[in-house]
Amino acid sequence: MNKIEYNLDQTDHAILRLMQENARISNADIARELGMAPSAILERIKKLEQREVILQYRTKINPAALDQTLLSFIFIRAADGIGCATTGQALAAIPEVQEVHDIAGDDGYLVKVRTADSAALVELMRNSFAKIPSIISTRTTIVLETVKEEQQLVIPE
Amino acid sequence: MNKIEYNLDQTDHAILRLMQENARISNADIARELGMAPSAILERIKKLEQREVILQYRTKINPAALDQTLLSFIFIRAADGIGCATTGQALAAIPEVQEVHDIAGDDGYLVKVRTADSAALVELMRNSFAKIPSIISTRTTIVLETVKEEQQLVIPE
DNA sequence: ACTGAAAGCTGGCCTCG
DNA sequence: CGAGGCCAGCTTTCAGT
Repeated sequence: MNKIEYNLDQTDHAILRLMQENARISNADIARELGMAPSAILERIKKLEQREVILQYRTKINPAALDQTLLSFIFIRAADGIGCATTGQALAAIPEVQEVHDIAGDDGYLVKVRTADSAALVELMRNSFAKIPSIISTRTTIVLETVKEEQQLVIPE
Repeated sequence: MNKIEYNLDQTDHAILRLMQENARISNADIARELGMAPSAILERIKKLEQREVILQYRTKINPAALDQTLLSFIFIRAADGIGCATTGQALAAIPEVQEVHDIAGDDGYLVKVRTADSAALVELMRNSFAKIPSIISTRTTIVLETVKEEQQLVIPE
């Protein structure tokens, strides 16, 4: 497992800054902003996608519009061996599970789940979580209000 | 604070499903997929944006490409009065802080932070967190590996 | 690695069913 | 609410530097 060199220059950073904010910006608009030809921008974007600097383009939908207003974080203790990540993969396969993080200490996972309400959360835990045999215990934390929720990275320059 | 009715139909759901997966899909492609005219799709998308069903279009960038490989969750106990959310807002203003959730119990916040390494995390806590006087205590959990990290919602039909 | 030109296609608007 | 037509402007390719 080598460390990959990405070697992004200021132009790449500027493109990423614009696209991170608005994934549907046109190449022509980026080109105007940076004083370059649209074809040059297109070429760079394609390379950024190829080198997996850009991972995907996502539309953020209002959870309330789809009746998924309850957000919860669940700590999960699991009986995985070291380096064996089957529990994590089983959790990741559940669509209501948005995030699965392997965390330090307690041989555990931190999981982020979105459901309609607490009844749906209980049902999800009974139906999906209970079927993962390696889970030892869970501790659920309910979110009352989300103040900020972004995946925006800090881009230099 | 009224509950808003969104009243999305199957066509809206189909559009959201396609756009959630790929924010840069063209209206023409959506139209072909659904067997409709592009102008009809355009109209629906505009209404979805207007009604804030669609919140934003985001490009997901590889954190490793920008040297931000350390992900941490921090529990923060704060001395806010009930309903008074100044601590949350101060936390949200920090760019490295990706998420701030007001959580039930312990009058606390759960915060998600991305930094280059543990040294940068320590520095961030010394420089930024320490300047928020209402913070009583913090407990930091380091992420060893992220198995899944999406904001994709489950869309019916 | 960027520019500029050329071809085809798309976005956005309008009118009509 | 959606189809179809229209044109400016966009995407994409390619030769040239």
